[in-house]
Amino acid sequence: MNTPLVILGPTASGKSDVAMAYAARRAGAEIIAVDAMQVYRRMDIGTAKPTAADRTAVPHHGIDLAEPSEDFTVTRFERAARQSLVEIAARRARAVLVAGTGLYLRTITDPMEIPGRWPEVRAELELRAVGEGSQSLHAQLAVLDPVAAARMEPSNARRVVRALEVTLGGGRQFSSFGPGLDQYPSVPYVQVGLQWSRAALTQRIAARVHAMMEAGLLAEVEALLAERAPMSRTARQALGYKELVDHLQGRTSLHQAVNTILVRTRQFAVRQERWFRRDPRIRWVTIEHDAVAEVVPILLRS
RNA sequence: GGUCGAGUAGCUCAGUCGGCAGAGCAUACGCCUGAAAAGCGUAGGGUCACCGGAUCGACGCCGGUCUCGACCA
Repeated sequence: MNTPLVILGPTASGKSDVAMAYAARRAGAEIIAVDAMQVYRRMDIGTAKPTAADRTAVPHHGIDLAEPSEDFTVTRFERAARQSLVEIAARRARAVLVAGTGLYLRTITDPMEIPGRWPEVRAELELRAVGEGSQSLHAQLAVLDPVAAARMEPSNARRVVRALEVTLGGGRQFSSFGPGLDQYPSVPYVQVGLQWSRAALTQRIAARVHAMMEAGLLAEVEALLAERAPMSRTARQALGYKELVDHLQGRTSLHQAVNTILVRTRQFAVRQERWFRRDPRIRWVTIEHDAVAEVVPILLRS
């Protein structure tokens, strides 16, 4: 049976290794990376992108979809991934989603209707957010769409602006686009989560960051800075990149930059765990010391 | 050895005239619908280096001890 398989977990949990090992034992498996940063070309080391050898051995999707100068979006990812799923199904192969970005995964597993964009409306709202504060915008949202307003903190300018953008721009309440993310209907995906102890994960992150530095992450960032087109707002927020950009532009020492990468990557990993762990559909595997050995047998039985 | 400065949350540091011990970061927990490796919220955390004294009351004042730093010998 070809029910898509989802392997998920925090950064440095060994998802990709598990996926590759599984694909080696199961003919016709194709990998879809569900990762908001591996979509950028030439951002390879810092995003822990699968190697050329891995990509030759097993077909990969969801990677190198955009230039680092482009602003990428969830919707763009969703379209590309759905297309890949259709193609993989047509080949009667099995899709293996390797997921680190929770929101991106939900748009695939749980068909969601993502509202459109109204850039002019948004630009105006962002100005107002700076001028009068997000509380004032939240008050307006509370009148136009009380349900949406109740779902978010008045202090969260990002979400308040977006909800108003949709409601004002599209003439339809933001909250009408779905019940929110805390609904977990049964879906045709087998989802397996990789779980390490905090201490073990912290160690793995440190080892990985240092390995990236040795593999030439600094040079990769330097090359990106030297490109004609500057990195987009979304690409620039990639962990490991923004900190090294700060260093290369003289704002921090290298040591300081690497320390910041370690702290932020740890925080990111925890945020990923927190996102995934509330989804009751995920089967968690607690890993003692070898992700491949401990998880692949379970996948082969699924 | 002498002089001066410092010692307050895991870290960096505020703390006015003596009146319930503070911030940022970190940590834990929660939220998340076209930026999501982004953004937002809540919470825990203290023998104010140590010992003694004066005071109704000390992180603060007085005496001593210890540790660190700078300078002088």
